[in-house]
Amino acid sequence: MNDSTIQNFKEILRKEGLRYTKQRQAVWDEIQNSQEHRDAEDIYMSIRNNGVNVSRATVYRTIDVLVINRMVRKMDVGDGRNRYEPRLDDTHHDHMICIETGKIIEFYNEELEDLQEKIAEENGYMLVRHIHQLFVKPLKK
Amino acid sequence: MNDSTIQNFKEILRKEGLRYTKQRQAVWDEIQNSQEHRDAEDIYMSIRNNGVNVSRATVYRTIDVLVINRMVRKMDVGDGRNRYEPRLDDTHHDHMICIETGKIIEFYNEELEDLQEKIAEENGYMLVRHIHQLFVKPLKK
DNA sequence: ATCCGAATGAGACTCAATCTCAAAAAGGGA
DNA sequence: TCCCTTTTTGAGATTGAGTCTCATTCGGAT
Repeated sequence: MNDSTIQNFKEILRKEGLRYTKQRQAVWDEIQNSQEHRDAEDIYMSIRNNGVNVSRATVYRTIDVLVINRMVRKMDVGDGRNRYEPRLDDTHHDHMICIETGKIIEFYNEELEDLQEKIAEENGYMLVRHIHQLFVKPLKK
Repeated sequence: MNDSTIQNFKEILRKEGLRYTKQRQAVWDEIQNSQEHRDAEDIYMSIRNNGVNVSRATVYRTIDVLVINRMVRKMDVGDGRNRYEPRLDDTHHDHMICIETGKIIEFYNEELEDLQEKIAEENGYMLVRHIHQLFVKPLKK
């Protein structure tokens, strides 16, 4: 909720030809202020609980804008509800999901990234984006 | 639709304490006879067009049994409809999806597989399964 | 301050997937 | 084969995430 991210957000809206509204700001604030991987309903409820009137439609619409502008990462955990997380520093990472606890661990591996580009190229394609989730369980001690 | 896979299928039903029915056989036949990545509705319609009366509920229920028993692989392409493919030979592979044509290309890379296990272990986890999809577009010539 | 096009929100709608439960079928025993 | 119990089936209802509608409200340029 610091000044520079607000300016950045306004900048993006301007670029997209969209108006700055308190609902849009509230959505961005809500996602930005939590480093967790949250679903739309959760974000929607939190905003309302903070006293800002907003509709689900607006939450979804705003998230779309944020995702397109790479301010938010959308991830499919495989349970039917997408999760969202801020990408303030824009460092790419993938996710590891513990099937016993539901915990989500972020990871990044350069070698893995390179390998994926190589595989795409070997098949005559250019890598645009990827979905990569490791479903894991704790190692027995 | 050869004898050995039918026997294998009956075996699995027995193991699960389930009865052998023509509807269940029809679902397995339908998936098995096509190497494509098909959605449930497509499988459902094909079975009906082949003259076997079956309901969507039964198709979904049977697919679940097949997935749990590793006879069918379930994949999330990100468009809201799961796709299914037979895993007759049980060779693992991941998928590359062309964002321009929708074409699905299968790939397998040993190095990639090893790397994933290594990453999980480095974090104190054991890899159970993974989702890995590369969204690509054709290289310009 | 006015004005007009953009944004909002309540609720309808979509669509894949799941659930319900009465009726039909499987399969074991005699 | 027929019976009988239990499982399975299917038509349609339901769920739930996400999208759409459109009358009303609001942003912001002039």
